[in-house]
Amino acid sequence: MTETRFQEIDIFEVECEYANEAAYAYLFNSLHEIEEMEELQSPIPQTDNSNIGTSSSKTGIAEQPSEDAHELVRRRMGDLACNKAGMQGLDTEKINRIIYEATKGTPFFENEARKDTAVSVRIEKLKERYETLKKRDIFTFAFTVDKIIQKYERERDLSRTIVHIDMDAFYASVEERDYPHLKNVPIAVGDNMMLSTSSYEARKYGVRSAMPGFIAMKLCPQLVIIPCHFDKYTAVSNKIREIFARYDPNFSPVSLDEAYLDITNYLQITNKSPEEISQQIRNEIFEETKLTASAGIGANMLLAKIGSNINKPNGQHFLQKNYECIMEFMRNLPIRKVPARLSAEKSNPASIGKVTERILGALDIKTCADIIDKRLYLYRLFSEHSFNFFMRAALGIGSSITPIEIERKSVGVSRTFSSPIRPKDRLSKLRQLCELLATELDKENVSGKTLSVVFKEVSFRTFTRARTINKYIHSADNLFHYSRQIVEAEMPTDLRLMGIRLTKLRPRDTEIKSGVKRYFPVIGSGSCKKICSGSSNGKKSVESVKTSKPTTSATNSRSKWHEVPAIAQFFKCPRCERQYINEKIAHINEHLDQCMINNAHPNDNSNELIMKTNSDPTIGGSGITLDTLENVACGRTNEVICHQDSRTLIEILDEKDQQQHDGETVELLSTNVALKNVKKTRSLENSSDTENILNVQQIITWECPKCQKNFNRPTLMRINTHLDVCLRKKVTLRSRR
DNA sequence: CGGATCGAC
DNA sequence: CTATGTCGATCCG
Ligand SMILES: Nc1ncnc2c1ncn2[C@H]1C[C@H](O)[C@@H](COP(=O)(O)OP(=O)(O)OP(=O)(O)O)O1
Ligand SMILES: [Mg+2]
Ligand SMILES: [Mg+2]
Ligand SMILES: [Mg+2]
Repeated sequence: MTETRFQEIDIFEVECEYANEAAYAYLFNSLHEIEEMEELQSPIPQTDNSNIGTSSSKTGIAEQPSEDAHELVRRRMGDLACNKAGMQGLDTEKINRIIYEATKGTPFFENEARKDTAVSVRIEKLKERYETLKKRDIFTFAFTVDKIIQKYERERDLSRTIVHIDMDAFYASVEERDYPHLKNVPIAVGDNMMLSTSSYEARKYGVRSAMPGFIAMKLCPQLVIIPCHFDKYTAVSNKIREIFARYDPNFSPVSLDEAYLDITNYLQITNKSPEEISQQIRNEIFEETKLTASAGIGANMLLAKIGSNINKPNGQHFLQKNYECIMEFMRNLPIRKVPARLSAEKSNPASIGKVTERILGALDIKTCADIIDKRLYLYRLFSEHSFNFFMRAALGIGSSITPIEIERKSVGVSRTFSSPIRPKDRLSKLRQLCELLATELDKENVSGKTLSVVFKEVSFRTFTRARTINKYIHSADNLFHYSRQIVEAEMPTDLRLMGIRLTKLRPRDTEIKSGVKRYFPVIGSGSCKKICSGSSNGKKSVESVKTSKPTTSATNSRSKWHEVPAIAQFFKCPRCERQYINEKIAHINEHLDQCMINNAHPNDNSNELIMKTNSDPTIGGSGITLDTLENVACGRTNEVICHQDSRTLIEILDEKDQQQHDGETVELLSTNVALKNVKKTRSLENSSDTENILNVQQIITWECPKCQKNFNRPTLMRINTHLDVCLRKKVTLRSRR
């Protein structure tokens, strides 16, 4: 196999810094020859069906003869039963049969069946395109694809050590601890309608998260169901976070029961091995909470997260920071195990769940090695983003930068009613939801301008209706005023659930933070400010960590470039307050870039475009020097500064806006002023938008110089692909990095 | 922008 | 009898 390498592979090997023969033989062993680059324009199925989120026409599909409803249950309900930790060797046949018997014929089941056939249709279409592609010379794209892979490979960072820690059967373990007589009996937390989680004892029976209690009781009649005590879990969560902070003040919590820690720096001051540290953390957790946790250790978040599940419960897994080990580790990994959190800038990028597993399964992709093998097809069949995701996952490339503070982007509430509500009762329920949402918004001290209402009919059909309002709102009265218009426009059917959600959020107050005191170190306080999404059955769910955002004072637009020592003893990012102790300057700079880019280009994932269009060498690098460490040190680009300025202005304008809303008694005056402000806000927003567009200079249309074919909003990658085909020679638009 | 869908906890 | 609540992300028209 290593014989018939073609030209492109040689290039790859020459350029790649991680050159390693064995690993590459593995990586490329699926490629054979590539000969004629045929002109393949017309009949190529247009790429871009997506991995997720296709909302395509779901017309009344000529209902397939219900390809065996039992199968459906196995797919839709039973999937997690075998997947989740602590589920090996149980009688899945029996479990599926019981679930099926308890489920069939219910509206819930019918809805699941409907969704299932929608996915089936999607898969059929995909397979069609796949078959078409198979008849062609897919290796036409080998060069482009491997060029891209090469790019990912260059991003691989093996310098850090990340630990992912996740509590075992979290809610259930807390209850077991507090009610010792429940030890060794199967328990679950939740109620008859819905379970949040189950103990490992109960998992032996197939009882699991997101299963209704009454089904669980059929699976396991002895099951003890404990109601949710959310405040207890929050308290425990705070305790373990204290522990996390001892090892990484910037640890990144994912939920109440799990977090990522970057222990690279801690390792340097202890002489202990990563495994010992991980064990030590888990020991401390047990001593201080009497609960067990599992851990995964790896070079990045992806590997750590996968690892934490391997020896669950109460175990840990260590993966060496070594290319061969990583590839060997990923090779046989079922794709379903690929978790979220591959990238630092987005909190939860796509991951492989039930549907994506089925879709890839249709292409005979079951393991990560299969992803590599089929990469040329994946490239043609899926969106650029999905391809990117699949490849990086399969290569075991994830972010080794634990995410920075993530701003909450929406706040919402929803309720399933004890019995379906008639159309005439909608408004009173809506009113209650608005009150609830208003209190949540108060806790966060935000307002927002897009309001969505979600409806779930008794048939379980769910849909949403949204509207963007002229102004920012947050009061229950305003929420109700606008949401009722949405509700009243809908068909008067019976509903089993209603919900409302506010997006396009903005801080409500504009108090000017002095900006000075927050730059002083608060050693050991572990001021981790990420907002976590809590979840619960009970009503009093919402846990929220207040995010006091450093409203950026435009003080230090310029920072000097001095000679930079390799290590900073202490640094605190002026923007997100992340603390660094004994950290390499390079890493801090990387963070600063991330942090600023995030705020400047919230939608842009592609450095390539930024790099390409920004020829100014100062752009893309922010530097710090030691003498400015304790103060601010973000010499950042002009456009960011402008952006921040305009945001500040908007906030100030809106403060007036808010005052008007509170005095809603004077209707006329209020609307006048509101109108005025809206205009200003708009123009400001527009200007900041165009700014972003200018920075990125997104290519709207592109015409191939050779064949004159026009492309709509092409990415660099697509252009490359086309050029590969259109021109006989390979043309690659390189971006500098 | 609005709406559907996927995925996680 | 009876199938949660909350959030982020992507994609398409
Ligand atoms: N679908 C869900 N709905 C509501 N709450 C959930 C759901 N899934 C999980 N939770 C809550 C309860 C869990 O104890 C807690 C942590 O989730 P998670 O870590 O995935 O499972 P777990 O801690 O219960 O078991 P494991 O040992 O597999 O980690 O979040
Ligand atoms: Mg857990
Ligand atoms: Mg968890
Ligand atoms: Mg997964």
